[in-house]
Amino acid sequence: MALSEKQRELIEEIGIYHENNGFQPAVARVMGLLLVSDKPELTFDEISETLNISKSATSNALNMLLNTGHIDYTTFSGDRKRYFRIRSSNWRELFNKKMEDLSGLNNLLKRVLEVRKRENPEYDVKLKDFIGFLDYLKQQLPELIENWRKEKE
Amino acid sequence: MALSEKQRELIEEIGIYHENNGFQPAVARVMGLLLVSDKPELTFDEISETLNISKSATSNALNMLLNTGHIDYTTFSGDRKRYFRIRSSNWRELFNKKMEDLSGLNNLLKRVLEVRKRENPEYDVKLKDFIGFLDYLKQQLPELIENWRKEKE
DNA sequence: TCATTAGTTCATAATTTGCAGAACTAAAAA
DNA sequence: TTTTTAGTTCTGCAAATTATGAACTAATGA
Repeated sequence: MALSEKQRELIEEIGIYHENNGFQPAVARVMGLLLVSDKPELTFDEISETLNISKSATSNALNMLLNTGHIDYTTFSGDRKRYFRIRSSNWRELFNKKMEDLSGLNNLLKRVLEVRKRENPEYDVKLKDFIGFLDYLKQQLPELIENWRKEKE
Repeated sequence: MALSEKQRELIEEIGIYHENNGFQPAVARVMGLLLVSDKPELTFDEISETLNISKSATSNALNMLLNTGHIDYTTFSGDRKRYFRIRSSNWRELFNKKMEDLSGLNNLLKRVLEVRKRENPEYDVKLKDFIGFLDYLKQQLPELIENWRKEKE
């Protein structure tokens, strides 16, 4: 698996991005490699060797990514290897997860208003405001996506 | 600092949320406490004692949160203590950071298209689509916020 | 002037994490 | 049947993270 210097750099940057999103380093690099490599599908050994990570780390990373639906694989008859690739539907899901995270935050904030009793309700105003905004965003998002679809054509 | 069982639970949940967003555990609990406590402003010792974290951990957490603009404090004349509180403007900033994160992802994905050369361009279609969507979202967001403001009135 | 308060800093201890390496397994190939 | 392939699982280590406790500081108060 030959990679240009630019490709290697970008794999690291994508790796750091995914690390910041809770992936462990090796897992994050695998995501980067599958995204950046010229070939869209790579074998276990190609991944392990290109990234210089052990077989066990490679195995763990791939199984983790398979379980979380970030990657899948194809096979070819007469070839025992699996060919791993990014799941293309993954993008929409990745975005959805970000939105769900915001939605989870919003639920926590709503509970904050329930459990605390501030004598001065002024402190609640900004928080209620933000909660309202997140609700509005969630409600508007389908329409926004619909508009984008239309505009594309 | 008396806290109900519900308040304690919620502090933990908010703590975990913030841990997942890269905060360290004690820091995340301080955020939770300041958000959930009945009193909007708490002293160093109240925080330390309520959360059962050492003075040094409390000091580190508060300075970290001060430096990153998540909290600030007031003082009262003739009282040496500082009274720490969540910065209310923090909400909008928190949301902005999420959006910037998406924008950073988008920049990485644009670079992916530049550095890899896939013989079969079919693989690029979905990716280009997602990039387009993120661009659209970023562009539409100000308008969305504006509409929300109007609708509130 | 001495004691107290409100924190800070430092050395260190306790986890936690992330990965490597080796031994293993199950299926296919020779 | 033996060997090879394509991984998996287990043990253990190294590094990073996180928190503690004790010693310190700088300002206020008695």
